[in-house]
Amino acid sequence: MSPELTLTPKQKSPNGQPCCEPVVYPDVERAHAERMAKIAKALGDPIRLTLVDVLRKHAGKVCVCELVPLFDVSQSTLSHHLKKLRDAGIVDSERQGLWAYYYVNPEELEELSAWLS
Amino acid sequence: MSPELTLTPKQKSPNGQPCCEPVVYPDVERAHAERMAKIAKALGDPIRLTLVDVLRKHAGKVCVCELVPLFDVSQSTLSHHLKKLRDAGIVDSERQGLWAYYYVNPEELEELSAWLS
DNA sequence: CAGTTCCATTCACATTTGTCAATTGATACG
DNA sequence: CGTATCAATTGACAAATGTGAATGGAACTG
Repeated sequence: MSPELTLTPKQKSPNGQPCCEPVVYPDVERAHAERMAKIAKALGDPIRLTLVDVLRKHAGKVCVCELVPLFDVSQSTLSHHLKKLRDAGIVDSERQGLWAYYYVNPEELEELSAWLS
Repeated sequence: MSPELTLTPKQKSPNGQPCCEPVVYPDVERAHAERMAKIAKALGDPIRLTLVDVLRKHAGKVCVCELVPLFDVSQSTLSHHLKKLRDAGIVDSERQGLWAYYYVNPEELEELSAWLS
């Protein structure tokens, strides 16, 4: 990809100084980085992050009908946000009759938390 | 906003059961949620997350010329990613002669890490 | 000075995202 | 049955995002 831009570190500056010490190859292998990025991306919206915050603090299953009025967006928009969180594995949901109950799956958040520490 | 969709929890199901226990209002105030989401969003790309990983592991300042060859994207694309990380406050940079050196500003990551725990 | 090198920025474009109105599907009630 | 309610989905659209080629700007070299 763009082989004319070799940009291989020269280890020598124009004035003879090394540009920096060489760097090890990222030891977060690519698949792990992609999982972490997917989780972070799902948290990368104020509404979704607040949703997760509410669900975590509640420590139980919360009905969607409780979540919708907390935010200034339409029901369908909130449903999309919840779907993104589900797709990222951060939350799960259950239906009971008319209602849908959401709760946090702590494992995904812990994985990101572990990477951050 | 869309006042016909009142969706206020009825606390009563059609069969007389409450839909769920009421939920406290998100106590991550909006501004904090937006800061956290901004940081998470900046980490929500595999290249940027790996960049942060490399910079953190190196525990020093790393020249851009070392970073570019680690990824399969053009130099300008990587520069864009670094700018996003800078804008989110996750990394800072310094110029020395021709080179630019990047390093992690740990405070922002710690703030997200604290929220996650 | 002219030429190089590193990095950032601009321009362009296809893809993704956030949003809402409207609809659908499922379930409950009467 | 018909109607009402909750939540998910569809369709549409503007805005943001990820990408690369090309350019610009700064600093060094000769």
